[in-house]
Amino acid sequence: MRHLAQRLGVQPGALYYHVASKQDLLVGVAEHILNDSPTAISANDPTQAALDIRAALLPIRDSADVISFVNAFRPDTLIPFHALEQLLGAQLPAQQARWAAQTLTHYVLGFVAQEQNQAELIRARIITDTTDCAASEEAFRYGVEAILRGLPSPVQDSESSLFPSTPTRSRPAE
Amino acid sequence: MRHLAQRLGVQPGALYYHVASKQDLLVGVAEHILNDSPTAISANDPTQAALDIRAALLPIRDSADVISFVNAFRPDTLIPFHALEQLLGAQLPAQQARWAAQTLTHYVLGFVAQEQNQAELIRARIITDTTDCAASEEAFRYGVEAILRGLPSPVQDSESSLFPSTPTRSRPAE
DNA sequence: ACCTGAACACCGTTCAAGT
DNA sequence: ACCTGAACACCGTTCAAGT
Repeated sequence: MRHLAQRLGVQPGALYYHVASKQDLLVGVAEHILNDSPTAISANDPTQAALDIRAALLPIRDSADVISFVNAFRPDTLIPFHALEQLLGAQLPAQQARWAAQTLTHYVLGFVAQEQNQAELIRARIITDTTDCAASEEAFRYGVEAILRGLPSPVQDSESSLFPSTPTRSRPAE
Repeated sequence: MRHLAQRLGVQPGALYYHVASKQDLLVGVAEHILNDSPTAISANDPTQAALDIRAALLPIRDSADVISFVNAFRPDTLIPFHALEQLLGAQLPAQQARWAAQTLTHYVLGFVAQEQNQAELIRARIITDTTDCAASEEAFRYGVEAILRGLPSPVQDSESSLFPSTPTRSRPAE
C-alpha cells in the first residue's frame, strides 16, 4: 500500500478513498495479471492452459501468492480457473469437475509459488541461485501431464467435434 | 516474533540471541510440526502419507504456508517429503522421482494452504463459512488419488514386479 | 550467558480536516 | 470529489548496555 502510494505520488491514506482494503485491491491485481497478460491463456487445451498460466505469472513477482489468495478469498472470480473447470469437467458431475480443476490449480499455483519464493530468497541473497530455467519448465510439464493422465480425460476433441458426442449440457446454475 | 517474545515473557530482541532470523525459526517450527505430530506420517503408502500430512497440518494455523516456505528455503530438510520421493520414485530415474514427489507435495500443500487461508478469513469475519469438513476431505482424497493414478506407479509390491515392464530410460544428465 | 531498552525502518488502516 | 496530516496499532531486526 505504502509503496503503491509513493509510486502514485500520494499519501498512503489516499488509497482508501478508491479501495476498501488491500485485499480488494489484490482482487483487481489478480484479474489484471490474468486477463491482460501478453500471452493469452488457452481455453481449449488444459496442458496449454497450465503452461500459459505459468507464463503469465512468472514475470510478475509474488503473483502466484496473490492468485492463491484471491482464489481463497473470492473463488470463481478468476476466469482461467473457472474455464479449467469446464474444460476438465466436460462430462463429469459438477462436484468432480470442481475437484479436478482444483487439483490442477493447486499444483500450478504451488509450483509457481515455490519458483517465485525461491527467486525472492535469491534476490535477497539468502540462498544462492542453482536454478536451471529449462529444467524448471520440464519439471512443471511433468507434473501437469501426470495430473491430467490421472484425471478422468475430457473430450478427446481432435476432428471428432463433427458429431456432437458431448451432451454439453447443464450450463452451471449461475 | 513479537507475539512469541510476549508469550515467553521476554523482549522481542532477546529472541535474536537464540535464533539468527525468523526464517531459521520457521525451519525449526516446520520440523516440529511434522515430526512431533500426534498422527505419525506413513512412510509406506503415498495416499496415506498425503492424508497424514494434511492431518498433521490442519490443526495448526498457517502451517501449510510455513511448510511451503521451508520447502523453498531449505529443500530436503523436511523428512516426510523426502520420504515421499523415495516412495514414489522407487524405480524411477532420480530426477523423475523428485518431480513426482514435488507434484504431490505441491498439491497437498496448496490444498491445505487454501483451507487454512479460508479459515483465517472466516475467523476475521471477512468471508462467511460455507465449509463442509467431510466434503473437504473427500475433495482432498480425490486429488491425491488422481495424481497417484497419473504418476508412474511405484512397486506394486504384490506379484507384478516379476516382469520389468518399465524401460527405465536414459538417466538424465545429472 | 542471557536479557533489556531503545531505536531503526518498516507495515495496513482510519479519519478529521483541508481544497 | 479527492487528498493531506497525523495518528493508531502493528512488523522484523540490531546493538550497546546491563546482570
